[in-house]
Amino acid sequence: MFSNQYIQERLSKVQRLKELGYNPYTNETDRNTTIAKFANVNSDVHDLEDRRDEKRIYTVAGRIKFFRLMGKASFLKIEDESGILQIYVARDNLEEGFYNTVFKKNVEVGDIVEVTGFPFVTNKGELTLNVSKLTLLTKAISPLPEKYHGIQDKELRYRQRYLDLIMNSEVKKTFHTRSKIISLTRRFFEDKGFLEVETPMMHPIPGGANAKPFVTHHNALGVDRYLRIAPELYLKRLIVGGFEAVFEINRNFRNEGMDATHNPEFTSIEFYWAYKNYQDLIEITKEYFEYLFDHLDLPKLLPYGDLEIDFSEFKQIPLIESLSSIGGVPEDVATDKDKILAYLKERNIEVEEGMNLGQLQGELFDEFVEDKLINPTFITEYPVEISPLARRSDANPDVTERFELFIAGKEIANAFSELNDPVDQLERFEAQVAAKDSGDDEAHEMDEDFVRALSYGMSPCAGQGIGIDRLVMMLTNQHTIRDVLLFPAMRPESKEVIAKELEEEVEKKEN
RNA sequence: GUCCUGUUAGCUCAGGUGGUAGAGCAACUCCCUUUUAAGGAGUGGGUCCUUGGUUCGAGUCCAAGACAGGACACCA
Repeated sequence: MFSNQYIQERLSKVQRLKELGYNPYTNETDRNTTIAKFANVNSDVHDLEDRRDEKRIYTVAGRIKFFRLMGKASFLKIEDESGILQIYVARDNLEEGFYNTVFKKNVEVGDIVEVTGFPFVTNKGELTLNVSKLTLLTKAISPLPEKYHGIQDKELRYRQRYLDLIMNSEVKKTFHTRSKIISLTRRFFEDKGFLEVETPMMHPIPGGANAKPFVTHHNALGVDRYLRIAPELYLKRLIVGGFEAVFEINRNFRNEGMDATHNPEFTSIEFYWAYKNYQDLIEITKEYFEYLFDHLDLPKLLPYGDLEIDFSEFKQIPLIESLSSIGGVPEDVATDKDKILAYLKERNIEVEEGMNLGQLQGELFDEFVEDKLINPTFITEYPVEISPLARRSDANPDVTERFELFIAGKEIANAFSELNDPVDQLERFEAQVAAKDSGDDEAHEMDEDFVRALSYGMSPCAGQGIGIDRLVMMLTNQHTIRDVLLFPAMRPESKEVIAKELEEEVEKKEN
């Protein structure tokens, strides 16, 4: 795999270094500060009389990003996670012969080096480390992409994220923010008294959402298992068991299409809260956003592409009302099945035969309302037909105590007061099973153990799921989920396919 | 799944109407001790995504396929 001419060149340098007695992959490092700290501590060197202080000696390390060789001296830029620093390497400051035979000939852009020296400021005014000792820590045998344009090819950036991270520092920033958001989320819920739990990712029955699961196989048990599509049913079992506030931050897997907002595996937080209802969830969600904005130091008017999202106010509108007030669907249409069908038909929107009123209202919402919800908006009171796990409203049994939060036209959270009537739950599962039998392959499956759990009594509670990836997209102004996932799902590279085919052929022959 | 666009050197990109494959950076050989995408002289480097087809001749035209990006559909 290293047949490329550039790699061959670099491999011969590795060989040469070994012959000269230098280990090109040494483990012995003496770094005693980071680049950011070096810059910070020595910012006063600008003001010193001769703009240097030979008594301050530091050892920093990093990857060479720029290499400007000018005969007997060179300027390089090295980068560590904290920042980038210029170093000045002059022949006469180093051990005799090192500059010409080792450094100049064998060290290049991409290599990771450690340097020791003192700070000074160049004629052009840049704080620089004057090197008295340079050690090659790691020889890179693949060359880095071009220094000015960097790496542009999206495919390369996703497949070889390490290269993207080396070349594009703003990418690192996005993932720092992502990490912070997850950590803040964890802290927020812990501070509220929630217990973090981990429930199975391999489910005997996929449940808790309408989605197609991935299937895998357990050899010892001889049974298929499903990668979870949601942790919901397990978390509610824990509420039955007596935990009163639990949350889980982790991956879900859905065997569906991929696009700018869907990756086959994605991260969510789900939390369940006993003796609370969906109104309490609305309040805690607002508080959660406050907390995030505060700790991430974000302005309440947040740019998102061409949009500007105003996070200072979260609106709250019942779904039916949103159809007319936001979607422009006449009120008498929105509550009448036949009129909705006619309304959709007039606009050339096809829907499946036999949809019930609630499902049609859902269609209207998706079609006419969803993209218009730019500023954070809670849509409440979902029809019971499209909310198989939510509790009915006591005031109006046609709708559920549920909301979804929309920002920038995208669903960010889904929450409801949980259904805890075991008989109602059983009947809803049965309806889902019937739907599945008549061809809806995303309808829920019967989960008898879950119904059994409810039969022991689950305290009234409310639960919510928040899509962390989409949330990170909003808060970091990214427009595809791939840009907030370190390693987004990609089709196999053609090489992989060929290798696999070969492997299979060999297997056939062996058998 | 559908439609549109793209795939040329390690990277970023050029290559009217078909006629021996180009630049910058990077690499290699030199010059150069305060540079800023350092500069100067020279050299090497290609499965033009793949497979077919049309043609005397294909990076270029046609077809199929692969991968990617975007839009739509599906989906929470």
